[in-house]
Amino acid sequence: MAEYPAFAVTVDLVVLTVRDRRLCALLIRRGEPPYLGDHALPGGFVRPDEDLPDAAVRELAEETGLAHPSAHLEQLASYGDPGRDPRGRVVTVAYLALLPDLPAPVAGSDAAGAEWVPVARLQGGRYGNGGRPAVTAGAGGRSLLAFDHARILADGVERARAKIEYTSLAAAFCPAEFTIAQLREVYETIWGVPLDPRNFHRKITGTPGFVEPVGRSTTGERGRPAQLYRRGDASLLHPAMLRPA
Amino acid sequence: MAEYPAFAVTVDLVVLTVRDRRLCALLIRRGEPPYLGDHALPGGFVRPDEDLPDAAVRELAEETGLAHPSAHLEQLASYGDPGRDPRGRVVTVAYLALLPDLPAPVAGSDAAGAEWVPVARLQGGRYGNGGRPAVTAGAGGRSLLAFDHARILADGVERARAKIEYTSLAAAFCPAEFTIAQLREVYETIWGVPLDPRNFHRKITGTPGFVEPVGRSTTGERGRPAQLYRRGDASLLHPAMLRPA
DNA sequence: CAAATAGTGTCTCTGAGACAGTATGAG
DNA sequence: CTCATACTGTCTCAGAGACACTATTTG
Repeated sequence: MAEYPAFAVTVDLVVLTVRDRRLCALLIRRGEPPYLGDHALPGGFVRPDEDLPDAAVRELAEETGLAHPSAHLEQLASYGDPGRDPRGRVVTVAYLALLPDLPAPVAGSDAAGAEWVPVARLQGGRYGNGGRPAVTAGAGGRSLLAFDHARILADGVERARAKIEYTSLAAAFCPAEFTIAQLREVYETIWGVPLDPRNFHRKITGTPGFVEPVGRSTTGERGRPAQLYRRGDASLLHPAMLRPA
Repeated sequence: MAEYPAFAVTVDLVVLTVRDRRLCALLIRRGEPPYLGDHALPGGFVRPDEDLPDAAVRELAEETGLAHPSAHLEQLASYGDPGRDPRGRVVTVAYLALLPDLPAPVAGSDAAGAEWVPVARLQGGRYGNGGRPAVTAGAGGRSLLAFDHARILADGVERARAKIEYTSLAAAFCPAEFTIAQLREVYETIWGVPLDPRNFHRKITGTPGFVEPVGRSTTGERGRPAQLYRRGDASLLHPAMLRPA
């Protein structure tokens, strides 16, 4: 193998949650050059005897304090532009994680301050205007994120938007027990569009296996109490949840 | 960077086409150990100053003799199990290529004989039975493909199956000018199910931008001559083409 | 002519969207 | 009581599937 070029391999994480009706990403502040002080995706080098998914799980645990039981983690894509890291030739394998809004601040982080940042603030102008964000790495205007992380984040957001359409993944943003309205809020936040509460309710409860009723209701809220649900067994939606035109 | 583990990075290609009503993958015979003489996906090491997509395009050109103008190429996923290559720590970035059936045999190949192999022959038993193929790398039964390439191929086939549902990518398997029946054959082959020719025709021609009529017809075939079409501008299908239950 | 394939018309059923109306809590 | 939110019922329209029918070629 010595005759072949040597690369460093990292995993980077696009960790998304919905809090306060905004789609937020978990970002760290870089504690060393390059991009000292800038926001960046959490991530790190893959260890010599570690598989890629293991590295992603490890980094997620290190950054969020725990491997949250209801977290969803999937490979997103890989990025290997020769110029993406000034320190050398680094190929990164990005993973996408979807988490419920954590009640406690992110604990156990070994990075210089991990924080939730609204995605809209990182993607110039209107969020939900259809295409790629106005601000990505590269020519024209400095990115708000280190390396090519703006591009990776945009790809992760786009993946999340697309996947809640035909999977039950939106429930990964909700706590273990949730109401239909909470689930609807996830869709509305990620898609950036309002949905009819009544049709949404019918669609969710009419799709076998999407959610299972827990038998109890909320209390102390305004309006009629809502039934609580758990995530169901189904992972694919047939037919899909349609994003309004 | 010297303090971080060194990896080799390769690109591997899942090159698919439809020929003779079968979904086929382009495979090479390995000319050296390990897995000497076995089938494997075409691919090779990424060069020191080469971006990942460039490496994929280069390998595709080397293996198929030309960067076919109507070829579709997209990143599939990355694989980095520490044990996947006995020679050392190799992370591979897999790409998926969709090509029309090439009239000439694969030319210009620098590998020890590239050939089209029906995917069904590599995936134990019935093709189109819904899940993963019976034969993947790992425990139980030796794979017909080197390394973890059976797994990568299966992922590529699954991606192709899913994407022709909501994109116009099926046309990438057709020559520049084609009939609706040829396009239908692509769907039927990849999904392994028969489709109603009349409803299919209505769906395709009724979707703006999927295909553009070329004005001419086939001749010399049995039955009524068919209109010829070109690929249209649309890449996403709304609503999607539904796979029969 | 028959056989084969291309393409159209039409019916039915499912499901999405709009939205009236009812149920049940807090204040 | 009012207000807010949860939930149900019903109408309409778009589109998928089934399939009768017509069109145009070869043999």
